[in-house]
Amino acid sequence: MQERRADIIARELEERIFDGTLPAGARLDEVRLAEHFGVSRTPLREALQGLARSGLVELVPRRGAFVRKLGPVELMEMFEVMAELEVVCGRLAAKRISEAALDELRAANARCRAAVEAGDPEAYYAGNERFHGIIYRESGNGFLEGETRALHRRLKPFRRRQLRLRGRMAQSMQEHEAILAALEAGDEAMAAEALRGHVAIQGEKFFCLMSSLKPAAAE
Amino acid sequence: MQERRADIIARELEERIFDGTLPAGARLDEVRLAEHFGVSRTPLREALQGLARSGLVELVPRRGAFVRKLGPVELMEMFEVMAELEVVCGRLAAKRISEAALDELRAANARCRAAVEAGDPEAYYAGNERFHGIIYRESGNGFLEGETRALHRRLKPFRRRQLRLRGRMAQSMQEHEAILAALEAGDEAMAAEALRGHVAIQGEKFFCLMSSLKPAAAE
DNA sequence: GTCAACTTTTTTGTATACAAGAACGCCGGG
DNA sequence: CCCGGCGTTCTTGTATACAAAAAAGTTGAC
Repeated sequence: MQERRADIIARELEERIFDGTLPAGARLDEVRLAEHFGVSRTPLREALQGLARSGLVELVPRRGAFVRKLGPVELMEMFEVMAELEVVCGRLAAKRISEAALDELRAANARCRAAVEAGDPEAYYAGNERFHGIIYRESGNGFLEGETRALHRRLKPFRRRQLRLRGRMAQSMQEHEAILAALEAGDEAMAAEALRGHVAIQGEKFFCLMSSLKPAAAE
Repeated sequence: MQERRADIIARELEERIFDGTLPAGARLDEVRLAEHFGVSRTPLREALQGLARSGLVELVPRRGAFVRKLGPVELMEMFEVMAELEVVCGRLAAKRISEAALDELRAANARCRAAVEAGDPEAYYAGNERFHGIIYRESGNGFLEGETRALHRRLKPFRRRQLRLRGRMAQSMQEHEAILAALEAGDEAMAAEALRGHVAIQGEKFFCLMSSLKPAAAE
């Protein structure tokens, strides 16, 4: 076998946590999961250890593993960091981006525009993700790219639903145009500011959404 | 037992990787390590999985675990990200820092100054770490603080030796003064720039050092 | 009827056992 | 003398077994 079962299991669990199949706070029963994956508890526990290290799962001694649930404060903090990472990627990319990558960005933006016109949030989301991914890559810093992608991925379940907010897609689209313009001009400061606004607003929107839905989600 | 053995082992191994007892590229023999820690291979492997997740160890299927060795490119990338994280912490701290924390910073700086005068790099390093740690904390963002601390810790072995470079301590001290002044003034931009220079220079110095010592450390 | 202490049961944490693949050495051929 | 094929040995990956701790259920007293 090329890959460890533990790795496969880890990715599978990660996916299920991200997509909500395993909801926050859910207890991860070792024997049941092991049975589900058709392995013994050993590789499953190894996977759990890994997930715990990367903060997705909480391991309470003698009590078991739980999907880590993020409180509002921690979530807001993560959105803030996300915005800053995007800013850094954008600033570096403004200096380092290639002409070919600019073309890719234009193409991604074109898809986004089509999605806006079609009123298709799913398609917009996909295009948006592509757009940002290109910027991460063009930061020219692989480590930064990896960290940014990781956090992006982690925040995914909390970001997705916002696109349904009225007018958000169109506004986001305009912001993309501004970001693209800044990158084309190689203007670091402008790219930074455009990105900060574009991403920071997600955190804010998220909190509007959350506080309107759950009066007191404090833990 | 309150804590998992795997956790204890993970921390212990982490420590040994950071302080160089386990050099980069070293193979981590499971049975030997298990014997050394007085446990079986099971908890040891769990610890290894965790370390692999956080990027300290590389797990090659069917070949074993190795202390991940960072190439020059990756290292430079990490220094770049470190600088940016410090900048973000500083910028946020400029807005959010408390008077008490400013006092702490002044105290840390006083210790640094004493260390400069005494020509004691170890003491300076300790003071410097304290100084930066306070800024991380005063960013008011616990997640950011954690991530920044983690990277700081990870780069520790590569940062330490530079203080011996002629004049570096004195220069660093001056930079600290500038950073403190910016934070006292609540000047975000100034704090950001002062910190960026202060930290970015470490990456540069590191590369001067490295390229002068090892002509071709490429892998 | 409620609460508390005890017992049973489940579940975690660790050790050990076993199977499969990789490193190593050995032997024969060129 | 060097090199390639083969078997041995060592190491990893996984399963299973067992011990200890927590959870759940039960019984008895008040």
